[in-house]
Amino acid sequence: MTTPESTTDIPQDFEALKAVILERKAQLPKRLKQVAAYSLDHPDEIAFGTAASIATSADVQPSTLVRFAQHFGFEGFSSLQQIFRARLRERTPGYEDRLKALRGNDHSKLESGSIFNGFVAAAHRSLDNVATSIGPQAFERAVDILAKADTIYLIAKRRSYPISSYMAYAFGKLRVKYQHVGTAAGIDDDMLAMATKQDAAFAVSFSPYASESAAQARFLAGRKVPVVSLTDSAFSPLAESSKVWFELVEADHAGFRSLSASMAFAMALTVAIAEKRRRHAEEGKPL
Amino acid sequence: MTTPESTTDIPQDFEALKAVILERKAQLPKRLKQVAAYSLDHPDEIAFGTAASIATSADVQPSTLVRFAQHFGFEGFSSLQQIFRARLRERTPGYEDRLKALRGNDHSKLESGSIFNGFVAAAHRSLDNVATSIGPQAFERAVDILAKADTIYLIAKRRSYPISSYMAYAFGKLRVKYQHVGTAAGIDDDMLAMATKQDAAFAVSFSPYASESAAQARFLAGRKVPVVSLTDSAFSPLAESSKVWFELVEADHAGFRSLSASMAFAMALTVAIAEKRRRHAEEGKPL
DNA sequence: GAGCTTATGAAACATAAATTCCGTCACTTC
DNA sequence: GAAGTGACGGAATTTATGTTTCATAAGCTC
Repeated sequence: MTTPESTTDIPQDFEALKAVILERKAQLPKRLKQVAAYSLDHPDEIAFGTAASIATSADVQPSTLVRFAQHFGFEGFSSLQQIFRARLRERTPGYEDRLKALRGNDHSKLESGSIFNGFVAAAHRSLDNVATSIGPQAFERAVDILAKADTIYLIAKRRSYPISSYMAYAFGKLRVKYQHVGTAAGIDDDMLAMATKQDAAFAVSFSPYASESAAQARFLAGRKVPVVSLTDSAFSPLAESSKVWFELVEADHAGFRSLSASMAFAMALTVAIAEKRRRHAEEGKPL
Repeated sequence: MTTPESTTDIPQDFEALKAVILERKAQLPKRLKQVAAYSLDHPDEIAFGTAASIATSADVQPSTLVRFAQHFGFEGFSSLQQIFRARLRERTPGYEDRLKALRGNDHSKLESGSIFNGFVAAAHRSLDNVATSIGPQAFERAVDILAKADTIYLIAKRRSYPISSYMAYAFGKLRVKYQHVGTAAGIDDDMLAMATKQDAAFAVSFSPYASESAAQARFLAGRKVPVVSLTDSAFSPLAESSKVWFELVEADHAGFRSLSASMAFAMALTVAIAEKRRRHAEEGKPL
């Protein structure tokens, strides 16, 4: 049953192909659907990879790729691959200009567009700053303290809460023991009362500072629990309770401060801690 | 006679290769010079073509291409070709400059520093992509739907949860009525059961998709509650339940995907919604 | 539940491609 | 002007890649 359809409805460019795939994805058999998803999610891989390498990545057999291509009217996998390559070729010339045009035209034309552009720009600015405002030695020390800890207490409220909740998620995945303080108000104090100096805490608070966060950090510091904190001013109430603290000022748009830099920082810290633990575990060294 | 030189002076990226070629161009023998010129003038051809096809285009023998590659320290033509392919993969405006700046800072000296730089770079890349992947009209429609809603239901689990929790915080500040679904498992369904078509929902889910989020979105869609969603693939289970959906692929470092682009998007959406409401309220128009 | 259709996996096959090898040519050097 | 050195072209060789085939498994229909 090879291509009863006329040759005209074989997609000739990436956009057309994408449309056809999305249209038919529901009726596709399991493996072909898998390939369909992979091809749209990793178009670059399809463009550059070999049938074998792509098959491995997408977790199917090479023959499935050929079947997939033929299913959409192509002669074989190679001719389908041309579509993906053409996409990259055509994108190259004047790509930067296109982006400029996009910035100038598309979004700013519409009323909400400038808001969107504004936040993306603010995020960029924040990230440009963060590399200079975070000292590498301090970062190293922070990683050290937290990697040594038995349990890591995460303290954050309100605007900082998304940051600690990401860290909680990531620590969970990485099998790092933690306690997320601040989820349900009542039990926080009991939770903190169990902290010992074998543990450590990471607190985040930006102005206007949540008084509870500062109080909790102070409480832990008083019990000799080392505290690492992320804040936006040297005058932050967190600073005095912290063994290491970072000052990180986010850029803003229309008064709404970005979270990108803090988020990137949090991710880096999280992974660095896990990485350090992993390495020490491998070397059989005591922490 | 194979590469007595240390492996360090083999160019690892396109810019470095270009520099080396230009530097040595004068001393190159005739055919190699010919290849050098061709490779810099038609980098895309090198990336996609086969040695034979490139040889024909450049009017040399295939073996000359191999010699050319080996002349610059590569093992063979194929490994040289990788450089040209990588160039197309990674091409993002301003990216190279940013990365250079990052390499220059003091973080790269310390062990955890490269992790930090990596996440900052990934965040930048994500933000560079987001402007092209989010269509302004779709954004406008999403704002429209959510601005009209009485209550906005925020659906997100696990990795997406920080995003919705930021939105919850911001909506609270902006006096936009919302319900955050997913905090305590038990009451979610009761909460959603109260949604009507006067309301709307915003769902976020990235692969591997949380099945609850998809189910909740489907439930709401079934009850004629308009759903706007943010996800990372056209095959996301969220797409089918959504009136408007956005595909946003975050760059990653060491397998940990950034959240910067999603966060910027969420902020923009949040503020745009509030802004639209404010304006309509001022004008005394009915929504 | 039997029989048919369709989908899937694994390996064999054929082909295309990269690389190596070697003879020839041009240019330099003594 | 002869010998030596390095570049070049083209064919041979080897590698690896796309495609086909076939046996098996999974769905579906009657």
